Amino acid sequence: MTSTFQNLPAEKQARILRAAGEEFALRGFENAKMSAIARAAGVSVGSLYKYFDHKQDMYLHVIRSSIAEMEQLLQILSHTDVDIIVKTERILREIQRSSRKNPLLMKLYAGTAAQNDPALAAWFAREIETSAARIYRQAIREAQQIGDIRPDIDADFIAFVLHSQFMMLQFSYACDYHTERLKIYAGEDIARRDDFVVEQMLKFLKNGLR
Amino acid sequence: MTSTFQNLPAEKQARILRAAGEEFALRGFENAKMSAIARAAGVSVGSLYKYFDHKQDMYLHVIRSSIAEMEQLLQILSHTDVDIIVKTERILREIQRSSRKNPLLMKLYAGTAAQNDPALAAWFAREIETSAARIYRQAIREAQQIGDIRPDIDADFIAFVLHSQFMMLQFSYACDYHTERLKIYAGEDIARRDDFVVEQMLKFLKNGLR
Amino acid sequence: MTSTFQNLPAEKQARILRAAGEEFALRGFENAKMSAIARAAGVSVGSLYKYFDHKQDMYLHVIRSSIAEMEQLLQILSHTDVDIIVKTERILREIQRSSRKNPLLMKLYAGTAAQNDPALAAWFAREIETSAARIYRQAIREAQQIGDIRPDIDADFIAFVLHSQFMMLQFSYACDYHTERLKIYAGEDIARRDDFVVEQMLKFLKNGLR
Amino acid sequence: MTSTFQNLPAEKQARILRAAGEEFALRGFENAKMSAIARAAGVSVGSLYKYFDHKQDMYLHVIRSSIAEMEQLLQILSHTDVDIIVKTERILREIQRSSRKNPLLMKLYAGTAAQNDPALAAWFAREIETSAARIYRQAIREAQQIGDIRPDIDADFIAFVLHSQFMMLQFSYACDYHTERLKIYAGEDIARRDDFVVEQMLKFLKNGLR
DNA sequence: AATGAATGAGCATTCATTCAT
DNA sequence: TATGAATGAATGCTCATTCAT
Repeated sequence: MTSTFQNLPAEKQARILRAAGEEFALRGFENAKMSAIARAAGVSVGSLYKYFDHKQDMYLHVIRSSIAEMEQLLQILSHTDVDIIVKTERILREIQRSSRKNPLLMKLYAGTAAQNDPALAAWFAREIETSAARIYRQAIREAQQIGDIRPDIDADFIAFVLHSQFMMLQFSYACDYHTERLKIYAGEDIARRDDFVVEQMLKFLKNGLR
Repeated sequence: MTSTFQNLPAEKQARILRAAGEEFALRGFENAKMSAIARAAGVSVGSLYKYFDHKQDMYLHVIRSSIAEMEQLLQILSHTDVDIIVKTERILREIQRSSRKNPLLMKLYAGTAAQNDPALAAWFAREIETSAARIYRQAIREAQQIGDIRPDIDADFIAFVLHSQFMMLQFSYACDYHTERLKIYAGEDIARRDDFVVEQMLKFLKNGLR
Repeated sequence: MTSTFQNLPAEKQARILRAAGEEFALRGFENAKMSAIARAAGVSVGSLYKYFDHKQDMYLHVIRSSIAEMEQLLQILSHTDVDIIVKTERILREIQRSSRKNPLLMKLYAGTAAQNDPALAAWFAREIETSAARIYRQAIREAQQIGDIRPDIDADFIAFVLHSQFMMLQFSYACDYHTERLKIYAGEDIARRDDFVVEQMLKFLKNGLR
Repeated sequence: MTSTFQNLPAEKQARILRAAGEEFALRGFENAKMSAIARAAGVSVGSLYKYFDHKQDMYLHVIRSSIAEMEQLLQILSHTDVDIIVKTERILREIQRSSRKNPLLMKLYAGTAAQNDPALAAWFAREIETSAARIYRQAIREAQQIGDIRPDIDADFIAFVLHSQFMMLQFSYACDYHTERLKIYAGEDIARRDDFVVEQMLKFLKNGLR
């Protein structure tokens, strides 16, 4: 990203990143076309290259700018004095709401996680996961301290497990393959049984954690 | 896939599918080059097009031929008279072994699940998940009947949860992004702490299920 | 063409030349596929290359074998003691009949005449036109001698004019572009007004010749 | 054709259409190479695809842009107060002049008329012939009204006959096959006997029409 | 002689990136 | 700074021709 981009009016920056995010989410990195992004953003291709060094650079910044949005979920975990199970339920319900409201974000995340270039993948992972991991860990440790989670499991690892489960659920509500997969496991009408999903998930996680 | 391909000596068929699988796994569908596959398989591009209608047709059959291999894991679940927890442990250890031995398979799976075309993604999901879903469900129902898993959770949904968890673990051992992610959550040396991973995972799942 | 082909049973030779003729007529030389010809003829591609040196060699022989058929029309001109106008009418009616019965022959002819390679085009022209030219000339000379055609026009050139006119009519009944062209000039229903065409053509030619 | 092409300086548009026209005329549609056209026109392949959707689209517009040039001949027919025979002579002489000056145009026309795709051929015919047909018809009707052409022949059909004859003559001066064919009928030196051709043609047509 | 699998040069088309205006 | 036309390398796919069986 260049300083030229940073000097742009915030609205224009947002417009460009949104257009790029949609294109990348919908078509995947390889199939995304710079010209399509330019058109959708209402700027010229030439300008895009004034703002970003190349396609990948743009992708990087789309991801970076999406991270805040992806981390919205974490706010729920940050609240103190709330039972971990209650937090879990809130997260589950928020996943159902937000994955449907903005599936593109999850598609973008899924596409990024499927990235094949090792160095790049590592960069993405650090960029995206570090903060989330810290918050998950923190929340679990606190829950352990007040006895809501049994002390004999490793907070760090269980944070990984918990986040994995949430991630898969998010994908299941937003990404084509995973949506179909969920239907195969839990029935064609699973998308209309949100309470059931929350209830079952909670039952499982509650015991797993306690 | 054409009959010409089916009439090929098994060794040659395998050679071609392996070369294609590697290329697709390593570079992803878009970046995979037919010419590279041909070279790696020791055949001409023209031949590849005698065997498969087009690149995507080839991908389809690489996936199809990989499914059997992916489902190897399921054999563990099929054994009767084995405690579900024991099965789970065996699966965890097998995941660690096989994901490292053949990470390409998991990369292929991850890439396929990140597929962006809705219709194609659905086709893939049905092709890949249907059989696995059935076996997971069956194993859990049996465990419920003999009291190894509590009866008040939905077998179908819990099959989804269990498989999701295993899937994420497989990705964590085989795919760049997920490997990094696991390290962020559980420490740089997590790859050398297989027993720890199994133990923690078991603790969590055991309680979750019982 | 090889001796192998000549030693084939006449039926097989005919079958191959017919299949090739159809393919060449329907798709044109460039778009004709050797494999399609092989399939249609019920032989293998390998065999085709045992019979002919290459695609063009095959085309050459398809044309050569079609010439006899194309020259069927000339028999009408060869009859002695028949008025040139009567001959003309017979030819016109035969054009209408044969162009519809076997439009492929005319398509082949049209495609050949559109040939762009100078040397090849010259070869084709000599091969196809020489005999016809002789017969046209001869018929016109005879008609001039008995006073059916006025003596002050050049027999050779008028033969060219006459044949040109017939050729265009043949194309008009058999080839897509020329069919449409005729309709544009003479109305959509011209194909159902054969007597009109003959009558008008005769009026014009009669005066032109006498 | 795209608006990008239309916005090009006229000189550049002409340069590209000329390069394309030459390539298509000389090699035929199938054998024409986009890269050769680009090179000849002094632009990149990429640009050609910015100007035209695909090869065939380019061909279409080459034809379309050639039509005006092809119709130059028709101006002769449009003059009023000129005897139809005089017009005919002028046309014959103009055919001799222009077919030699720009044989590519006629090659292009011949190649187009040999088109094998029915729908496309019909499109071409309408595009190319409609205007010419109208003018031929009009000229003949006028000549009939003032008694230069006898009234008992159908103006529309005779327009077709007349145009056919002119077309064949044009081909004979410009296209390999037809040039050879003319020589076979009228002698090797026919190309040097322009007056003879005009004279003979006129004799024939004069009587045919009157 | 017959087969049809194998070959690979060849070409249309795309799209990230550049650059003149 | 903004534009969008220009570039050309890159790649999927075809098909005439060859050749081992």
